[in-house]
Amino acid sequence: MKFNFDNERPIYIQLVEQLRIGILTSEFGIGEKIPSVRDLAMLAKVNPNTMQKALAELEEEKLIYTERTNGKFVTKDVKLINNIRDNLAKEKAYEFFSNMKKIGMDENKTIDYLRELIK
Amino acid sequence: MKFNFDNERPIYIQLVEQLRIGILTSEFGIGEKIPSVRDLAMLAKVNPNTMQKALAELEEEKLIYTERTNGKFVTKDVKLINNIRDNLAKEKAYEFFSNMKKIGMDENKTIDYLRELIK
DNA sequence: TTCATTGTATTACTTGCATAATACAATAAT
DNA sequence: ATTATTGTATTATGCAAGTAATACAATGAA
Repeated sequence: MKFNFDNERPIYIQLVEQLRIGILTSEFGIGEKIPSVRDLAMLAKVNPNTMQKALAELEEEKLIYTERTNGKFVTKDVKLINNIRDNLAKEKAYEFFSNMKKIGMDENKTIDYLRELIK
Repeated sequence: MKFNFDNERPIYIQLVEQLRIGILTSEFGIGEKIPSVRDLAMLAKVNPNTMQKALAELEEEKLIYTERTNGKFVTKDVKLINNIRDNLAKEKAYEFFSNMKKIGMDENKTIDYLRELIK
């Protein structure tokens, strides 16, 4: 796992995003144990408290669960993972459409624009 | 001009974005005088300083210019406006592709996905 | 000349974030 | 039993960003 941060937004938010992606892309496999809070903190070069805060959010959305004194694990709920991935995709897509609409492109124009862009 | 804010990001940043859109979509016409700092602040229900900060950013990117003691005006540089609109579109598009790539969709899959989404 | 309106500058307050330093609790491993 | 490792909680501190309150400066209008 490789972490990268910008200075625009809180570190812990970016940690949540990147860890979430790690799960959605199976970098952290289903049901697998993830590294300890302290280890992840070292890896990301952040304070353990900051990492803890990020992991708490992921736990709230059920992507990970805790076995006290044993560690944290990726959920075994494949459906949940797929749902979250799908929702994320939809959210990004609608957000993108909305952005483009604001500068005068409707959905079809936007799609045409993308086609052209990758040529 | 109608302003809307979320609690995620600084107000002044959102002001910049929304004012910029207002110019790109000709809600504020080319060369036109825009309302005074205080009036805009009242309109958006923010502190004049917050509005001032937003306007300063727009001035830095040359979308507006100031006639001291007279007011602020939208640039008369049509090319600049078009450039900024084009860059904004490109930026949003690449950002979107990047987001989708992270969850496993390449450019072509992404475009197919959008086609399906608007059906 | 006086006043109202414009943009601008200064200063201060508040809050959120990140970090730090510890401490506690539970349990698996030795 | 002891130790090491796990997650969790608490408290404090520093810092930067955002916002607010106020005052200043310039100029056109009355």
